[in-house]
Amino acid sequence: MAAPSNPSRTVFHLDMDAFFVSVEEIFDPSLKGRPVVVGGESHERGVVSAASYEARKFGIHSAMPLRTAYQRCPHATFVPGHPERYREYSGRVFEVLGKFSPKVEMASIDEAYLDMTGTARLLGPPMLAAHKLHEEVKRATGLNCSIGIATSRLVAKIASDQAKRNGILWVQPGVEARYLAPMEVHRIPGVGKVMESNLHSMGIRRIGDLAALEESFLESKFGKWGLALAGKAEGRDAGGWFDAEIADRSDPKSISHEHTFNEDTADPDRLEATLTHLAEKVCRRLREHQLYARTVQLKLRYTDFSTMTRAHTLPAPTQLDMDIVEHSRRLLHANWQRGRTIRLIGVHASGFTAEVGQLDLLDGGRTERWRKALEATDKLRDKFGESAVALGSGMSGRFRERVHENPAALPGKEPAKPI
DNA sequence: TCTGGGGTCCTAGGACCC
DNA sequence: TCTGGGGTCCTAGGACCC
Repeated sequence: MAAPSNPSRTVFHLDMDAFFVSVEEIFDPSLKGRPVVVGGESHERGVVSAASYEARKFGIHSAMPLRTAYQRCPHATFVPGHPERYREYSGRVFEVLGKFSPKVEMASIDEAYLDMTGTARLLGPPMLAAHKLHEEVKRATGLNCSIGIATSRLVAKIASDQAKRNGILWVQPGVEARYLAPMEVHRIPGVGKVMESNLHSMGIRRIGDLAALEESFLESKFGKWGLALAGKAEGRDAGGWFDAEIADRSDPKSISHEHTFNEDTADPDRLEATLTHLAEKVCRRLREHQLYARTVQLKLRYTDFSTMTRAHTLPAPTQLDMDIVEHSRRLLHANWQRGRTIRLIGVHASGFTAEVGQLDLLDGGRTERWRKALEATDKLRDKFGESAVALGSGMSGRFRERVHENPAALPGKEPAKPI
């Protein structure tokens, strides 16, 4: 059963307008009013992370290959992403939101949910509170946003999208289903290309068509998802994450890093060096979160884009570079078809616990000593940059030379990629 | 259109145990 | 000796989101 809708709940969904582009404009005002593409150089492998509204007029949109974007608008300005800048501005937005509600959840770097239930006495009715919030975000960051107001996350999110750009839209309690009915099914978050074409093939095109169907019918067709879908069609938060209270976010469930080479490679040294670097980044983030992982997963994408993953679960959880590096390498050697060229390699850690494994308590402090050493390394890297410290744990001689001559050979030293 | 990187959630099958 | 069923863990892959 989908959660019943709660007419007394007030949810805001705040979505920054063209976030990455707008932040770039703060740092370089000459970008304003021009077609701007964030994501990398026009000839690079990669996709568009964000496009300015002027660029969108040429048919450029996010997730489009950069080379295609270039073909559509050769005079656009292509800028690499600056994740640190986006994180900083995202943090500023978060601070503002905290003044409006104790229950704030950043759903991604540029959007947030606020539970505004019960704030009327302090901030006034929803529309007024939203105006204050909108102004305060603009004042504190210089950035525009759009706000959707509704009784559920789902409807608030759809409303903020419709409020674009720089607008506010309130869907009043009781009219949710009528508001959604004429919209196409793909507007429901979670309905992508595959689900959409499934629904189309059944003659379901609009959310209203969906709402008219029996829950049990949708369940029989799509299982758990179908059940959730039935609730969503009526504007209720149903299924998985949507059901959770706002600001009830837990620790990450997985941490991964991957890298696509500018040119495909079958060079074992290159692959190993990159893999090592990625594994070290994963471990570093494990330590930041104070998490220990049990499962290590390798990801390879070959030139023909076929992709495989291979996982291994350790007897005890770890956050040590040496462990993750060693096991990801083993996976590489056991599964890579030597000679076959690779375009992407990645490392993924999951199966987290917050404590050291039992086995580690028996190793006479080895783990603890390593943990401290690695934490110190993390701090040095924070201060002096990624290449300041090399533990030498992984790189084979030949590649190491190249790294020192040409830092760009390491993924971390390439132009910063947006999130 | 020659297709990034970082996540979440779901499914399905096999191993293994009782 | 032709063979049940449930629970849990692990693995691989895929849809989807920003």
